[in-house]
Amino acid sequence: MAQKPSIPKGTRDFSPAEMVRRNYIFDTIKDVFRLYGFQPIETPAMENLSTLMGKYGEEGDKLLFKILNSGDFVSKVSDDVYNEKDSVKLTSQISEKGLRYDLTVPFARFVVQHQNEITFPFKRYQIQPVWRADRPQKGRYREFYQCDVDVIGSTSLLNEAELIQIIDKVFKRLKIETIVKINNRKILAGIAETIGEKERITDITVAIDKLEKIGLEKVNEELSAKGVSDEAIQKLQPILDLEGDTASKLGQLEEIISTSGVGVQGIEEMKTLFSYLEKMNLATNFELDLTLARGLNYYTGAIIEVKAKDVEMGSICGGGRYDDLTGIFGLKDVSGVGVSFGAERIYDVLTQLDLFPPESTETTKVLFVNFGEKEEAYCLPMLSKLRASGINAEIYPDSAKMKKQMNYANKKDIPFVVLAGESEMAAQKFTLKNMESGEQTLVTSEDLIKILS
RNA sequence: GUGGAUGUAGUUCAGUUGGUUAGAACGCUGGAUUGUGGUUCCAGAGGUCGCCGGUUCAAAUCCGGUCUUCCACCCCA
Repeated sequence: MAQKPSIPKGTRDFSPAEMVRRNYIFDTIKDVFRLYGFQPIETPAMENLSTLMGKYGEEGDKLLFKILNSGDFVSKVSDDVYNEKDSVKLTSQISEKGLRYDLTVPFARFVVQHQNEITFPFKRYQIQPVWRADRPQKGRYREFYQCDVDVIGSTSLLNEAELIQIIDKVFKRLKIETIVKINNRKILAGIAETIGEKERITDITVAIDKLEKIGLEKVNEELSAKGVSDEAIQKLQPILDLEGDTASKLGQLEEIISTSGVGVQGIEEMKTLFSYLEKMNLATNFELDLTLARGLNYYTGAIIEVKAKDVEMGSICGGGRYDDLTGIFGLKDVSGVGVSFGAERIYDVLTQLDLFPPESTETTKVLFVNFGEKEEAYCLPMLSKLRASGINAEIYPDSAKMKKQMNYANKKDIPFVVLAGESEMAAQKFTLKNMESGEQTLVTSEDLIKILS
């Protein structure tokens, strides 16, 4: 072999065994989405760069994969831009398309573009790959799938509650025990306002988000480094120390941030949401987590994050409400809320906990051994009958040595093999071999269908 | 984007202070066994030692660069 072929950094091939498992996850998620009245859409892998740029912050723009214009794009670049060697300026002249970075922004574009054909509230799901030019790491790839569900055009908190029901049902079906953490951006805004650092809400939430990971001391250090006043940090401490159940936390918090209009509104929203959830009889645990911030800055209301119990892993699902996502595309006052399931991480959790159903590796149920032309002709009608009965069946395409054909069945974990040679043909029967026990029986075509059904 | 580790057969890995023809296990192919696999035995194929350059009589081994994969940070699913 000369030079081995390879694939780009951070991308992966999926083997048949992996695909069976991935499809198990996608199918489970899709089934639940449909159960709650969500409908699928797809959008192109590439979007106009103008749709994508500026939606994910400065960092996000850098992580966008850009697509080179077709044709002789260099000749169209003006001389001064070319000589300046400024990547940003040059990019805008040689690239006008990019690969999608997430599914939410393309969805917002979709809603605005098709607003007259859509009936609101619009409940859609979308399962497609997204691309980020990030440096790959454990559980982080440059190409990965997102499974988004959003409902847009309704401000009711029932939508939030229903999304949490969906989360509950998906993970119940996948047999993953989870804990759902819930917070509200308005509460975070209220906290920032109360401690007198309204403008620094992003820095404050990002720092608070790390509380569990790096500890209180480091969080305070980081806040200080970001320019938050010592006085404000002092005022923040009692909030970070809040203890007790959700109701008592909300009660205490209500008093602390009572002077903040949006803060109080956030508390009210949480109270309503939790009262819904308590009536829904969920299997998963759910709790208010004031340290939950989530990076994306378009969230304006509830924020949701799901963690798997018993596994050290980042969140496997997350989302929230965004009041004005379509505004940037010219459609005002359309509120949406959605969550995204991280398929790759769910895959890792299922692998670690050994929760994939065992039969999912079984694809073919029966293999017909090929003895030659006459035998082939004898087997083909039977093969069709089995397939017509919904039994996964195949015939070995060449009349190769027995050993080779049996080995093929073995490697593919095919549980049954049919042997039909001269004596079977004479008797108008088939020899069915159980590959696990080695047991062989001579059966009629009717019996064959019955046994394999 | 910053810092650290890594790269030898299809796979997982050995390879001495630089020294003839770079090894093992598993896997693969063939045979023992022309209609019976998973076990066993025998034989065989398979490597520009990630790539480029440098030091040296001599480089898988030392040096520089580059790429890959992995880990941490930033950020995120």
